[in-house]
Amino acid sequence: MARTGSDTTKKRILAVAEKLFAARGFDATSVDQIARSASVNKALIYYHFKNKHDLILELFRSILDEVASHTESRPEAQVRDDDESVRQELRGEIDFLQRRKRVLAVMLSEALKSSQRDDLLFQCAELVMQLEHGGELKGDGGDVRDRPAQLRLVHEFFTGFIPMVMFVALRDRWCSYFGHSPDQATDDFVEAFARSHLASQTDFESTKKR
Amino acid sequence: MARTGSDTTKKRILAVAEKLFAARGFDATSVDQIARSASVNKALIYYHFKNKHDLILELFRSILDEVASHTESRPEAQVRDDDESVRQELRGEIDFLQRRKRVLAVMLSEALKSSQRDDLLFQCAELVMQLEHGGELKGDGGDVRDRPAQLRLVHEFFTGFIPMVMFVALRDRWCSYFGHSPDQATDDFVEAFARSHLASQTDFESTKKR
Amino acid sequence: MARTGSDTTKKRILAVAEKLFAARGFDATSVDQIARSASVNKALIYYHFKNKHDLILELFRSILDEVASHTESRPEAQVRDDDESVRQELRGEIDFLQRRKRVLAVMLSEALKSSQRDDLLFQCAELVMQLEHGGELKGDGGDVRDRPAQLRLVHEFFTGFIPMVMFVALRDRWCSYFGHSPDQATDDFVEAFARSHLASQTDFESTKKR
Amino acid sequence: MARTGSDTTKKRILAVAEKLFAARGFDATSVDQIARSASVNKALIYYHFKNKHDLILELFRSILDEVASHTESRPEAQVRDDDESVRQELRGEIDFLQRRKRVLAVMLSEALKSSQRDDLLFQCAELVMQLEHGGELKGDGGDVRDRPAQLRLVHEFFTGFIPMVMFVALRDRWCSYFGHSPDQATDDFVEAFARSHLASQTDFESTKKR
DNA sequence: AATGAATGAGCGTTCATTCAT
DNA sequence: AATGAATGAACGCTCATTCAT
Repeated sequence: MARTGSDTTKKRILAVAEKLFAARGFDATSVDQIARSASVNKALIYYHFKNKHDLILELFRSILDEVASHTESRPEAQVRDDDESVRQELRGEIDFLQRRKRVLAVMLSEALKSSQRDDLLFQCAELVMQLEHGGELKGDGGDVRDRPAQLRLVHEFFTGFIPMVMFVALRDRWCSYFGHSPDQATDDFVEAFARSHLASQTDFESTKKR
Repeated sequence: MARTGSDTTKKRILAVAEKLFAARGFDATSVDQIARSASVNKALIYYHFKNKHDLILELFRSILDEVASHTESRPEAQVRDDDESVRQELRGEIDFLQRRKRVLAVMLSEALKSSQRDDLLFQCAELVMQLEHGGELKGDGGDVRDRPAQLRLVHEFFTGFIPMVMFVALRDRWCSYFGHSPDQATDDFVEAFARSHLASQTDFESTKKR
Repeated sequence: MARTGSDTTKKRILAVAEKLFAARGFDATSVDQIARSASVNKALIYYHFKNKHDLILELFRSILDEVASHTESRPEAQVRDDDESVRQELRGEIDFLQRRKRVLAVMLSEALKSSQRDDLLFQCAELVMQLEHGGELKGDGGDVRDRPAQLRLVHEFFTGFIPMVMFVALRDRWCSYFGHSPDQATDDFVEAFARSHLASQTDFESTKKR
Repeated sequence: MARTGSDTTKKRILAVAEKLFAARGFDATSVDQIARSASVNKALIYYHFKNKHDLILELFRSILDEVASHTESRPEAQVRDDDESVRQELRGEIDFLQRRKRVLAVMLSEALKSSQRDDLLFQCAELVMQLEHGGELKGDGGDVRDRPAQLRLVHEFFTGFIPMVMFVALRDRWCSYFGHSPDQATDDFVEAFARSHLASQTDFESTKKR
């Protein structure tokens, strides 16, 4: 117990921190609260982490890792011609993100702060974009040159990644504000997303072929 | 100098608050700083506003008003068949939002905080969605029944409003992270947005006609 | 309305202040609250009263006046040999004080503050002691010399006035703490007071006669 | 100097707080002042105490403890038939209370505040009543049933404890208001208290015997 | 008699962080 | 690896009071 504590403790702190940040947000969660919730001394947190900010960084990084391994372990590049399978896959991604939705919201919120200079959001985005795009995004071999990589990046991020992640982060509040049901909202989003972003994918490809 | 302005003072406070919130974010801006910057006694701020939160609410509301009047004063429902004019209009909206981009970022950031329960973001969204859509969003005359209003709402918000406002809020940081130029990034976004969201508009309409 | 307001307003302020002081105590009641409750401008309170302290002083004085007129209007020096009538009269006094019990509690509380230098409590006491003693307290004619006036004063105040007023001020809390019923508590107090303080009155008189 | 005392520091804070509360009252003493007087960082006070109120509660409790140990260590139930020894004992108690008179005054003052809901005064009273009464108050052996315990409690508190503690708390001010000498005032009070409250004790007992 | 705006001082409380051990 | 004690700097907010009108 005294032995196992060493490495486990740090993880317990991280776990507790995630729960608290998710519940109250970053600023509203004090190091005291984290220490108390993790039943450790406050100073110990500063032994394991440089400061409060470092704590959330490690947390974000752990999400990055999770996303990364999720991406890699995916059945790559399955044929997905028909609409239904595309939508099915989309739902899968939403479900995956949903599991960490609160921390995602915190990450988005932090990324939008003017003081922020760490671009974890963009790093995260790069990863997730691969998730939606297989490796082909930056593996820009072949005929991608006619539509430069920059455009694809902007396209993937702002009309693909951002809508998805914002939907996951805001869904609950959206539903209670507009009186929609979560399931209906998800259906609607899948539909809307399929028609706009996903449709434009096909668009790109058809463009390429021309 | 600070003495005479009865109604002016409140506006000066709001103006200063906007500047500071935009520069440092909500939490990182103290009421003391606002008071100092506005050359006003701190207590006076609490004379004019219930609390710090109320201050930013009034600020957000002022944005809402601005957006509303912008919407109303627009040349309504111009014919926009050709791609170029559509893109031109889009750029206009981006420019409009750009003027308040920092406060928009604050608003997004605050809206994403888990504790938050004020749905100004959604209110703002409803307005801006009219801006992009004329009155036709809820003016569901005719045969819109086949595509329920909820879907359109979700579509407009998550694949229309959110990408735009996030682009405006994140553009600078995006550019410095990926080494893009602001102008090129804007071009790319306009292109991507036109191909995904705007294209799906047409899609909807063509659906209706069927 | 504009005419009547002048003098009435001050009284309304006093009335509101009494209610608030009674409900929350002196320190816990802000001038703002009083102004708001009285629907007057805060500065107007400072037009009518020198400061917050002056306000409560006037209030205490109004109680003094009330007590004074109550004393004077009493059927003086009735024969009260039998125990029952003595107890009956005592109950009457308790009822009288009960009407203003909360302000009495505030007065006691304020009097006990170390900073306090205004001896309204003692002034009030002098009056009320006459109430319990007819005029004979200081009208020390005859053979009072053997028991000096000072002793009588101390006796009246600390074993007569103080217990009564403290009982009135604390009764409710006493009852909820000890689980007594208010009526039973009053009965008990009357009994205890009759046996101790009132009995010692007789004692004094019998002493005198010896 | 302020660095080393781990458990001492908390006690120093309490000691300083007692002095300041005694001198200026509870509300008029700021946590800043306490910190400064104790040569301690203000935040440290909130490390040791939950809040300002908790501070005074601990202080009151320490008085309770003191009273309790004083009570226990007393030469129990000495025979005290003659008037003189009774008065002597009474003076002893007054002297004991005198040592903490200012905090007693604060306690009374706080107890009288309408917002207050902590019944430390009553707890303190229960203890002190044993002090004046040996164990016999609730030790109700034998034929006490004819005079129910409630009456005795009311009697002890309102005509015994309250007069004593109020006398201790108010004596100085009483003397300067009425121009009495402290010693004479104490003599007078002892006399008055002996004749009223103490005499009624005997009364009770004689009642019992009948 | 009455007001809205303004002030300065101070409040209790909390923060992230560091020290010695 | 882990702790209890301590710090300094702010924080949001409220106070009694005063100004010009």
